[in-house]
Amino acid sequence: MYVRGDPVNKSTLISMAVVRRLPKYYRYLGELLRRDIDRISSKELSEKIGFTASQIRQDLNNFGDFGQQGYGYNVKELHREISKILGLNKEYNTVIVGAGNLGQALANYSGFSKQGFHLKGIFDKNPKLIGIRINDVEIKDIDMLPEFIENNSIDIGILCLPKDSAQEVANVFIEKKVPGIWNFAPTDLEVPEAISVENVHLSESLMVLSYRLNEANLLDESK
Amino acid sequence: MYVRGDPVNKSTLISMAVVRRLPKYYRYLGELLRRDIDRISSKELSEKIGFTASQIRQDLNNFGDFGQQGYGYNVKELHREISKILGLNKEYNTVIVGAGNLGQALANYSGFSKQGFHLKGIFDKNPKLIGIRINDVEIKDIDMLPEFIENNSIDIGILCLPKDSAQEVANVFIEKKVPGIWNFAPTDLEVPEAISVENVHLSESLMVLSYRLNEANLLDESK
DNA sequence: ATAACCATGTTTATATATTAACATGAAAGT
DNA sequence: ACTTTCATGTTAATATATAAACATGGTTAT
Repeated sequence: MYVRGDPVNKSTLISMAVVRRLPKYYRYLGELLRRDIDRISSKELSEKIGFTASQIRQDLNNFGDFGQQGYGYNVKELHREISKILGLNKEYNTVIVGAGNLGQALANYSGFSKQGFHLKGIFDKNPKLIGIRINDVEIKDIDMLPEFIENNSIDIGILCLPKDSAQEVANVFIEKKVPGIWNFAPTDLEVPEAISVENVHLSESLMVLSYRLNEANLLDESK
Repeated sequence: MYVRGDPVNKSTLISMAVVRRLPKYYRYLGELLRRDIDRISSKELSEKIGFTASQIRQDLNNFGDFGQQGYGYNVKELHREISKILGLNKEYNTVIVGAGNLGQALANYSGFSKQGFHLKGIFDKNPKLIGIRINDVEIKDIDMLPEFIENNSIDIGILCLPKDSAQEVANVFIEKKVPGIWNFAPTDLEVPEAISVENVHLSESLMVLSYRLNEANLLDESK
């Protein structure tokens, strides 16, 4: 389990560019594993995954010497190593706050549980939702959240609320020392250093798509 | 409307690093607008948004000279300009394919429609779902998709399916020349140059969070 | 057993992105 | 009216990220 306050060795801190590629390695290696392929070179992986072989070797080498000269990487071993690096060998207790459409959709998704992310509670302030069971978890009144966190050692708080109430609930997470926040609210949360926030800003993602649909015209006009 | 085939002037192509910051500018400017603030300098905006003032000026200057020396930027004007850059002054017709939890959640979200993204159709292959109405749109059989796209000039296809069928449906989008794909399926789609894919890989996002929860320990061990 | 090849980890070079510096000229103050 | 301040757009410097090059040593084939 993650212990806050541990000093992070800044000199060896891995850049986010690298970290965001790790899940993709993990996914491709998982596919190779299912296809019973037991070895792969950075060159072969490069052709499948679309990164350069050089980048793959550099990325992996941040975490250890997983390969072997003249052979490449053992798929099973590398898959397991990356899984460990990503912390997927551990279990996490989560709560969802905000039981609207998105909150319910995430609650219903069984894939997270398979990866070790266990939904312990769902909270909302809407009386009409309270009491409803989603995926075997009952929606509780948001007033119960602080106590619930204390009693269930929650590792990740998932925010699926409108932006106005998001910081308020984030403050509860901070207060109760929940180390990770998965934020779907369209706002930038203010949290202390020790707490990690991962944002999923759907509108922003859609805007980027919309930008690209118009990019050609945009650049045309500017000339 | 976006016209495919237009040549993109590669020399002025804006980097994705810049593009991904634009929605955030748009959001903060929107907030200033609601608070009736009519001017802002790059320095002030820098303090709110967390980018350096220099970066803000460089980013904006990619698209035009929106500011004025000694004054700063007119909030209303800049907001409108960025909205145009992002293509938010236009309307888009969308379809959702995959009416599971996530597909339904996106269909129910009214915010997209307010921004000009109009849901025209929802498709699924599950007979139990076909016929159900979500947010005034009836779920149709996926077999109807190609014809529907032709008759409704669809700009954006939203994929909310398991990874196995995602490429198959993407091929329909490609065939029918849908210019944009918003992909929630946990796979990398293969599409021609002319088509833009914006991925939302929720599991990968969660893995990045999980990585960071363990980062301190990880770096500890490696020493 | 030996030679040819392969593919790693690592170093060096290049490209990209970010930050700092600065000249220009408008805004605000006296 | 004149001076000072401000804040832009832009250029220069720095930092980061990506790609190429290469020495080492294991693997495979003969």
